[in-house]
Order: sequence, then structure tokens, then C-alpha cells
Amino acid sequence: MDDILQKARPLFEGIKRHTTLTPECEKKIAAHLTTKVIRRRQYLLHEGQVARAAFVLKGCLRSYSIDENGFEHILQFAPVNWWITDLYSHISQKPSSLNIDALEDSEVVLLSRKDQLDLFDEVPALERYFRIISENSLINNHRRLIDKMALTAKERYLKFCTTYPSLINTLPQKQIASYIGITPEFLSKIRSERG
Amino acid sequence: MDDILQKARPLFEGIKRHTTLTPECEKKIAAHLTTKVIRRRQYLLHEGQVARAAFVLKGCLRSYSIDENGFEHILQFAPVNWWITDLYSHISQKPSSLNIDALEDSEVVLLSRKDQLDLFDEVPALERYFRIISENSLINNHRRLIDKMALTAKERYLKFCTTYPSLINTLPQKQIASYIGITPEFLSKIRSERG
DNA sequence: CGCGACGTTGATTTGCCTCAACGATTGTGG
DNA sequence: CCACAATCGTTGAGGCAAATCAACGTCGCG
Repeated sequence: MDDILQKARPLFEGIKRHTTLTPECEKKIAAHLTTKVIRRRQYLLHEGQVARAAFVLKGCLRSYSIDENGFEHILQFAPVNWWITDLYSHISQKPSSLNIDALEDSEVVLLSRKDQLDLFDEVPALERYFRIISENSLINNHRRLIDKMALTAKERYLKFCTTYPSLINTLPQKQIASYIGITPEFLSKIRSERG
Repeated sequence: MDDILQKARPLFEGIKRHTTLTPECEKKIAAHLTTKVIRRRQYLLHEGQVARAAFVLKGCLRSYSIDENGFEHILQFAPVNWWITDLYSHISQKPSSLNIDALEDSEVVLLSRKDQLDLFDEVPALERYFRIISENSLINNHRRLIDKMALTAKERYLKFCTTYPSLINTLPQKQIASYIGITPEFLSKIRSERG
């Protein structure tokens, strides 16, 4: 129990950057959290399961959909201190259409939707925190959608490089290509034009 | 004053579909709302201005970005009972990069970010409501982004037709083409292939 | 009436994909 | 520790979905 309270500290710090949180509230939250280790290439969520929300303590995960031709399309990367889930499944409690797996050995804390909703009544600050990160995620998604419509593959790649410089050398090119919506071969060609 | 309370009724009904709202809270909210009429082709928001959030009482609006070649990319349609804004600008209070204008004669209620944040402290139910609609918008945006990466133009058009059947006959084809991310010419060609 | 926005259609171009072959690197079991 | 497979990135030839450009008919509206 105290173990979780300790491990979830980065999460509480994150919450405190947006709102205030008393030690009692931290305990209430911690009571609903569990931790989980996920090794590289292991799944946190398989298509068809019901998702829980995961906060990354260590490592890096990704969520992606697989289309009818078997191609992966990455929706999100989640490095340390980010949340990741299939939001549709998490909220509706229906089977997910996304997969989530670990790009490196990772550790997360998990929160079910039921526990999350209970906590929103117990700890209003938590609801505020999730309201804020939902707003921010929405802004990022708007930007990404517009970029997908307005920019060329090369422009999107360069923008990715400046927006997430820390991920460039961490992630395989294949994953970056999938995130910006092009084939790995074409990304390779883009990069070879003096990069 | 009572006028706003009356006009905002559809908004209060919408909130009550997600949480509970007392008449006193409705009054508190109404005190921060203003109404505005926007005629067809008139702007609610110009690129560079700071956005407020708008709830549509009548008509239909759109938000869109203009790229460096002068092409419009529609981010959102807002028919009756939907919110629309440039979320980035509204939240950060910085100049917007989006435009919002009316596709037909419309009327909206407006809420500034400051008033919204004040209300979150006064009326927790309102924060819950916005948390929920942010979550739902995010789900829709995820879906749309994946569709843009995984589906062909024709598939996206057919999906638009089944997802928003009421908009098909209301909106000019040009606007639909911009929303699904293709040229009006190509949409015309898609439609001419029987169906 | 005439102008401007809209939709259509065809010819041509292009950004990106597909497929295939090939090194380099990683990792895994004998 | 090595052999081998699997994964990754690169490169090239060819193909296709969608964009571009241009011309034309229609409609609503000042």
C-alpha cells in the first residue's frame, strides 16, 4: 500500500502542476491504483479487451489500430509520465479496437473506469486534472489532424522532429513512420534527402 | 437576464443528460453567458483573435484552418446543440490559428475562458459536463485521425454519410470534401461512381 | 439580366505506395 | 561463442490514388 503511494508520486506531482492535492486525497487515489510491469513487446491491451487507463512510471508504450490489410497505425506514444489507454473502450466499457504494447521494458499504474468515476466524487481535484489533460490532448489531436490534411509527409516528419526531439533517437524509424502516417520506405527516402 | 436563462435551456438540458444541475446553478451559469447572432458567411472568430467557446442555439457553424497555399481544412462542424471554439486559443488565451464562420444564419451563446474557470469553482457539475464532452470529443478525434490514416477517400466519404446522415443534404459538397480531407473535384468523381 | 459560387468532367501530373532485393544489426538457441 | 533467423533500414523500378489545371453548365441572387 505504501509502496503504491511511493510509486505514484510522479503522478501526484503531475496533478499538483494543475491543481491542489492534499496528502489525504493522495491516499484515497492510491487505494484505487495497481502497478504492472510490461516487458518489451508485451501487450498491455489486446483488441477486444476492455481498457483501463495506464500512467507510465518507466519505459514507453504505444497504442495503435490494425487496419483490414494488417497495417498498424499508431495513435499515441506514451513515454514516462503520460497516460495511455483506448479512451473509447475505457469510457464505454466496450471491447477495444486498439492495441497497446510496450516499446521497451516498462512499468505502469492502472486505474479502471469505475474506480476513476468513484474517485471523481471523492476527490474533485482529480476530476479537474483529467478535465485539463483531456482538453490538452484534444488540442494536440486537432493539430495533428490538421497537419495530416495540410502538410506533406516531409513537413510532418520535420515537425515531428522539432516537436518530439527526445523520441527521434529512441524510437525505431518504423514507429515514427506509422505515427506520421507514411510507409517506412518512404520515410527512409525523405531522410536520405540530406537530413 | 431571464431572456438568457430561457435561451440557454437547451444547454442546461444537455448538461442534465450527463450530470445533475439545480435551478440555482442554472442562474449562476446564465449570469456569465451572452448571446450573439451570426449571419450566413459572417465570422464568429478570425485568425489572430482570442477565442471564446460558443454553444449553437440555431443554425450551423464551422471551424477551419487555412494553409500556406490558401486552402481551407475544416476541423469541425457545429450544428444546433454543439459547442465550437478554437480550443487552443480559448484555453491558452493566445491568438487563434483557426477561423470560425456561419454556414447559415445562426445564433450562439458565448462563454469566455475566465468565466468558464470561475464557474468551474462555483458549479462543479459544469466542470464534470465539460470533462465528459472533452472525453467524447477526444474519442471522435482519435477515430477521425485513424480513419484518415487507414481509409481511402471513398471509404471516408461513405463513413461520413452513415455517421452524419443529417448533414449530407444540408452542407455543400465542397464543405464535406474539406472535412474528409479531399478536393471537391475528387469528391464529385467518387459520387459519380453509382451511389 | 449578369455575376459569382457551386458542381461536373476530362487530361495530365505527382506524392506516396507496392514490391522486391539487399546489407546491417539484433537476438536467440545450440 | 558462433550460426542463423528475425527485424530493421535502404534503394530502385513501377504503379496508383488523389491532386492539379482547365473548361463548361447550372443555379441563386443582387
